[in-house]
Amino acid sequence: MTKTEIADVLTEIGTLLELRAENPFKVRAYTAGARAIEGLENEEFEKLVSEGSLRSVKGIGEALSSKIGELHATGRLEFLDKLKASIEPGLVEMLRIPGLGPKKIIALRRDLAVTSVAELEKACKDGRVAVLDGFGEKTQEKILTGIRNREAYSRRHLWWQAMQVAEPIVAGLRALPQVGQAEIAGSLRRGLETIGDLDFIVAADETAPVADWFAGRPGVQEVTAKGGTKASVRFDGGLQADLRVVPAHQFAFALHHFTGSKDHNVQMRQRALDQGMSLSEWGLVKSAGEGTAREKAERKEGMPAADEKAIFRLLGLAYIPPELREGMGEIEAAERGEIPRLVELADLRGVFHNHTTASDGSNTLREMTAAAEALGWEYLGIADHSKSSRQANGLTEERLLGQLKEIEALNASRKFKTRVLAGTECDILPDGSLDFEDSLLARLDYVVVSVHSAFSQDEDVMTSRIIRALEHPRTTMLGHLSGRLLLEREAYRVDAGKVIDAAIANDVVIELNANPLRLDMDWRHWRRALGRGLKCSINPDAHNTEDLQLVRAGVNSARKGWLTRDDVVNTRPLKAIEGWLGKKRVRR
DNA sequence: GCCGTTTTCGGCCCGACTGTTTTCAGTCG
Repeated sequence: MTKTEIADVLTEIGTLLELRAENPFKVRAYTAGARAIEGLENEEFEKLVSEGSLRSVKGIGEALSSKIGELHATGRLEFLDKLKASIEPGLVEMLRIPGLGPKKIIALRRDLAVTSVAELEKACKDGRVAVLDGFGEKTQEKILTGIRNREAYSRRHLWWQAMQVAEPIVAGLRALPQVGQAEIAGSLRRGLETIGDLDFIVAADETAPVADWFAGRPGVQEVTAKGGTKASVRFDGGLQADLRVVPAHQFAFALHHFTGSKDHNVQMRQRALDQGMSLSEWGLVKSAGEGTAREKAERKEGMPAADEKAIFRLLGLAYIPPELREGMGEIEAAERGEIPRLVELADLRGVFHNHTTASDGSNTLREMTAAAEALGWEYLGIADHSKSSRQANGLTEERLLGQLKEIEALNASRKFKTRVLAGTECDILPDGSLDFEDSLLARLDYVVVSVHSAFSQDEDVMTSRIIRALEHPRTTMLGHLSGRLLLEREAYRVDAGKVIDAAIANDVVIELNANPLRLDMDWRHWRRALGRGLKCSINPDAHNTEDLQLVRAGVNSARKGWLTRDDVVNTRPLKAIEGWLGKKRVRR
């Protein structure tokens, strides 16, 4: 079994133990163990397993180490099989219903012999749930609603779409007279590719008017909580949003806390403890003295922090941008003053990989160029599909040559300040060869190679297929490495590590496809490839003029991958790009 | 189940909110 599969098993064990009312700390040990090995590099993990030294990993002890060993060697675990057999799968499913946790599920099982969601629904309709100890009419009603909307409630949402909902809300909050500051927090602020819900943190002296405004937003289907400091709503479509109101002096602490991630916060709190302090959403206080950290913060005995920068400074750390707060080494880097200056949207000077009406785009070459000029870009790369992508109206050799002439004429006309670069998104055929002849590819400024067919090949076949394409002398960059469509389609099976090695060896750029559905190659791989010379191109894969703006999502993911301006080729000015592409062609 | 420069046993984050409760348990983040 692979590292990821084993981590999933450990998480599953944690869930099952919860449903057996086991010691909650034991449960946590399994989920913590899962996270601990997820954080390891594949190679590192394999090495530790083969050496039998997994216990050197913090959070992995005797029991987990032996279970991981068994899973790794045999792909099975007797302990898990027995555990699974002792718990009805329906109980696990019930955990996804809001308001139901392990305790309530155990009570339903014990008192009503309910073992599936269908049985639970019937019990609710019969009124048998409401009369149980600790349950009531409202709980029964909430369970029924939860069952009905189970799918919508548990669905994740694309970062881009969530941002469309969140931005007008945060702007509206800032405009309220009671509100001092307002920010988006949570995974949305960290720029995760998909998010579960929205979080807003507001500094205000009064909660009620802010909460009322929040609950009255268009599209709010239900107000699930409304108290003295917070409110929660659910929008049509199932997206949930939480609002937290704090006094101004706590704003930075609350914002940091609710931005997370959980792993980052755990490490930050530990660091505070090591320095004789206690960090929480309320503030940063000296550990000694009377009362809890919160009480001390309320008495304003804490250290003041006007913004997040100040919090990091008080702990001896450089500022860590939200995108890096994943508990993946950012605190150590901040301690050494090695947080890089991450790439920014304004750094982009142009983009590669865009489509026009020649293949499956909906705007013409001129329209696309005008849009790129309006964005202030120095160059726009056109990379329409190649002939094998029939579904996308891929260009034949003749049509590609025609487009090349059109591009040359457009550039010669000097109608636009933006220079158009002539490329292709050339299919990587199932055997790893390219869809066009070398002589044709040689006439283009650059070549993007992508997989658009035979997705179901074995991992080995797919990996060597892509590597063969990277070894082609005309290849400039690799498009959407994994082929995933977030929340829609799984990636095809490919060994990203080997592909990255081949890209570095062959001096080929890997694309960060900025389409919010793709964000491919994944930021986690960028992070791991860091410092090995791999270059990135943030490409909108635009199919119309508006799509050019998707680069914002790409920059976001690039930042999560710790990429700097130097790591991203399309931050270079046109002259440098022309030099780079020209040199590539001559050398080959 | 994990951990330890006071500890090999006794901790492990904890507060808001809801709904069911006459003082609190469960869920959630």
